[in-house]
Amino acid sequence: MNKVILVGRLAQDPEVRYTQSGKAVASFTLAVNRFGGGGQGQNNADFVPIVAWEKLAETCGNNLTKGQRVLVDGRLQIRSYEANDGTKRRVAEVVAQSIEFLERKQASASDAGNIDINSFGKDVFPDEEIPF
Amino acid sequence: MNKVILVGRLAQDPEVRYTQSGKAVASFTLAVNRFGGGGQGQNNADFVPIVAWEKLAETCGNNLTKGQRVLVDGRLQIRSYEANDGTKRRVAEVVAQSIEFLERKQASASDAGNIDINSFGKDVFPDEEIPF
Amino acid sequence: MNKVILVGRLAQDPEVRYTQSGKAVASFTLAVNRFGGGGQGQNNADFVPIVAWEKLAETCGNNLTKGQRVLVDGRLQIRSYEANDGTKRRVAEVVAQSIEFLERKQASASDAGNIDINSFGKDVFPDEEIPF
Amino acid sequence: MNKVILVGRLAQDPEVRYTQSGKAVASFTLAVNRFGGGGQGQNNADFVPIVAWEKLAETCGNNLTKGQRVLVDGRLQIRSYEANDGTKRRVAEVVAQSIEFLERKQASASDAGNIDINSFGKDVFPDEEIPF
DNA sequence: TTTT
DNA sequence: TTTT
Repeated sequence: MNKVILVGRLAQDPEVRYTQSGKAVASFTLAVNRFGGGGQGQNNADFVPIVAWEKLAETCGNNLTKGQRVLVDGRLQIRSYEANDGTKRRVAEVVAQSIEFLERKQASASDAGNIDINSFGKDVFPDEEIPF
Repeated sequence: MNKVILVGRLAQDPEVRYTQSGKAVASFTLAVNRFGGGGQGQNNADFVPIVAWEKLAETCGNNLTKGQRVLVDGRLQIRSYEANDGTKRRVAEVVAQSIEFLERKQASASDAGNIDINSFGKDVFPDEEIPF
Repeated sequence: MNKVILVGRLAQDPEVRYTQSGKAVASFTLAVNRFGGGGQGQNNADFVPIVAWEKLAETCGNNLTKGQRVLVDGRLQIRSYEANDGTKRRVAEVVAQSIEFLERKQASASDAGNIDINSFGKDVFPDEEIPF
Repeated sequence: MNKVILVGRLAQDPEVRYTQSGKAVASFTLAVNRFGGGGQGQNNADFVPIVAWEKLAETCGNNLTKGQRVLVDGRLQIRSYEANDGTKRRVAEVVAQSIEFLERKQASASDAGNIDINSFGKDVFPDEEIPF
């Protein structure tokens, strides 16, 4: 059991890249507000790195933009990598299994909030090289 | 919504420290097996940093040891800190809200696997300085 | 571990009642769409009974209306009761621990989708008689 | 989003049946302890109906027995049916998507608690007639 | 580096 | 009994 469920807003537009074998990978940072913590000061959100693969990656690239609110269902992955200075570092990211769009950016006034699109990703397992 | 649910084994005994204001903080790494990913090679688990506060921290210190299997229910937190070389780094950790002990270490043969203790922690919010 | 997380729309306005000891209880049905199942025919949603207690109940009564989309975080409870014909029946319901409002009904055009209110309930445990 | 995560013990051996089209369906009741509620009296667990389909159903039939502890990850489904007296009733059940075996029944003393098998089911969608 |  |  390794399950993560987050509701937040995209802190930036998703970036979509491709592995050497041609798989799509989308990545973006999700701003997840903390309630009760930090007041409305500056540091009141967790900025969580999200990764999506293949069909889900493409859906992200085509449908998500900065500021949009989504629900991400995935698993927490800790990846190791070697930094430029030769030291070993670890980075945590959430590998999305499905993403529910809780609103659409630029929707016409008449249908605002009426959308309920779900996107499901195949569960791609870790240590696939992410091309960035 | 910021929810994380993990089942894994303690990769080490918990360390319990105290903040300047006297709050207990327990920390340990949880080894969460990946199924289907990485084969049975070396890299088949995510090593996730876990933090627990106050009463829950003390329960961890008193009842958990390396190798024990637990279920952690908490939230994902991204903390920033300044590294020794002056660069800013980010670390992810799961702040436990409750921990369910799925087995007891050193249980007598007769009751192995029959325990079901739950520990609930108050939800302590972030950016409290962790003393380590 | 008994955790339920649902995103759906209120199928009706919440009803708020009070126990003999004066505790508020809100109840409503949540329509949770099924994706991939049942097509867009009639039977494409699960209608899940939700119960909230005390302060959370009052927040529901004051802020939620039919059609509104919410995220409910709670636990699944099975209650037994005696039907009119004397037979024993079981009813399942989700006891809400927190509810996140994913949209506001009747919001002005300018701020639609910008709300992010969380409501947390004390975890009231079962077999409290629900007054209905 | 329709997610349920439960840890409990099988209240009975699973029953495996087959639909007319030949799909396997396993069903059993899971006893999920309530902590803090009901004291250690009689009514201190929720008895939750669980359903699993196809390959996962067979794994349940072959590997699970009464009393065994498992973690069930699934979704909550409300089904309508007509009772013998002609009235319409609703029943809630959790459709398992994966089941983690937290212990093995009859394990030898030496490996008790060391098992960590995961079983994943295809997500079969509702209103398939369950043959019972 | 960051969302609202 | 039901939401969009």
